Amino acid sequence: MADSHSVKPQAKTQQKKRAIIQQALMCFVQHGVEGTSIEMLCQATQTSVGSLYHHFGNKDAIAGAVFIEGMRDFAMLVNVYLSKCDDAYDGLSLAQQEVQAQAGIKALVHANVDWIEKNPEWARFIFQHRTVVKQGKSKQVFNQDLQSFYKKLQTLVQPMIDQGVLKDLPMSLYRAFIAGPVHEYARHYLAGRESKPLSDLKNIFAESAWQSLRKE
Amino acid sequence: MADSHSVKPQAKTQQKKRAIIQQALMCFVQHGVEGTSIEMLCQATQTSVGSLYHHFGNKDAIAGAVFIEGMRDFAMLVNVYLSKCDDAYDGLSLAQQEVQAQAGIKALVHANVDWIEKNPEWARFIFQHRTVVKQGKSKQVFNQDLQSFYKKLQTLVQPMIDQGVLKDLPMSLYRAFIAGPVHEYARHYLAGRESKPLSDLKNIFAESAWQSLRKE
DNA sequence: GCTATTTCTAGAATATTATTCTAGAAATGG
DNA sequence: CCATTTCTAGAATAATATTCTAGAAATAGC
Repeated sequence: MADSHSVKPQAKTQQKKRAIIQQALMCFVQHGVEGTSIEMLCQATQTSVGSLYHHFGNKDAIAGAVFIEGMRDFAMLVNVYLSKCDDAYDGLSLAQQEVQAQAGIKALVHANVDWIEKNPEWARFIFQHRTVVKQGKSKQVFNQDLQSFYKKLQTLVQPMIDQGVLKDLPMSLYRAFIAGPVHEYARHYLAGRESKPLSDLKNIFAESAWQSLRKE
Repeated sequence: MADSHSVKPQAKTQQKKRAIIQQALMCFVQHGVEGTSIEMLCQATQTSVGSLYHHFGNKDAIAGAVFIEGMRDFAMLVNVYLSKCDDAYDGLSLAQQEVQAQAGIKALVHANVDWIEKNPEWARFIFQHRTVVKQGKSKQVFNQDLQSFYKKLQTLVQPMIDQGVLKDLPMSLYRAFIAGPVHEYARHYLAGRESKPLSDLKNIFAESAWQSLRKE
């Protein structure tokens, strides 16, 4: 019987799962989740039906894993960008605080733009399949991730709100103004309906977000 | 043989198709497109497999029809809102031009908010299934609709750009700033992850869009 | 290093679901 | 009123997801 403390997810297995997720991503982006059959996945990943089901349980769970993996990767980049500009905030002059608030907001926009440019397939997948995560396990993981993101955003932004440098809005609106325009454009860009690269517009997006969120 | 000029889509049939689309929408929103089987659709719409396939061809086409129908409905509301504020533009003072530009931009934001509030299921479906339209016929219809929307937006906005009242940006960016934040928030709101109604935030979104697009 | 146990692979068997097909009913047009 | 087209119905088929059984590889305890 399964004993709780005998779990040791061997590196090789994790490796294999990663590889599967990568290949699955490509299939899903190209044919859609519904459009890629298990057989296709077996061929693309060089594994048997049995293995696939052993590791993931069912097709939706594969899609869920792809989604989560992508979101995790994105979250890492966000953290990198933020860590570059979360210097000490106390004891700054108001002008200095504003400079730093601006840097923070713009860093978030840049993180979005840069990640999408660097990971177009993943971005495409995430934009198109936000619902694959509606079920069971991956949903929980996702919601947890989301919560922790909001908390992080809150701790970054709250002192700036308290100091009157940023508008007092719920975090969900911060998210909307930071990511909304970028994502809306990116969806069309990634679908080939826009030719101007996202990165060319980075500063326009960043400036707009800043203007929407700064106190006045 | 199919003769080209003998087509007369009887009112009753159209009626039936409409009803099917409505019911299908509900199923799709509740279980996802992949999660609703043809049998489910037959039960929900009180039709046989044969009829369904006769009218639509396959499952994706049903989803496509739902999508298009929703977009059309939305487009109609946009037109209503715009027609309320497209008075004569020539021969106005700069101040008056600005007032009118502002009214136009904000009307577009309001149209988005109001339509989503009034049609939550359809909005949910459209946000979650933008890809169902990747195929054949419905894709063409969609792209045509999109083109015509951009053209309309352009003719509205171009004179205002020429007069230096609005920023000189590609239409896709206008779209991004007008709809991006609203949609980003709406997705979460419709998924039950946000409780504050969209309509409470209408003016915040409208003001932000205006600030992002006005000349200075 | 050897055996017991667990984890993983493989592919055949099964179940589920989408699609096609055939026949006949209703509607339409002349 | 007949001919033709459009529509309905549900059984037959095809495609696909999932389960199952058996054995191979890895791991752990000794």
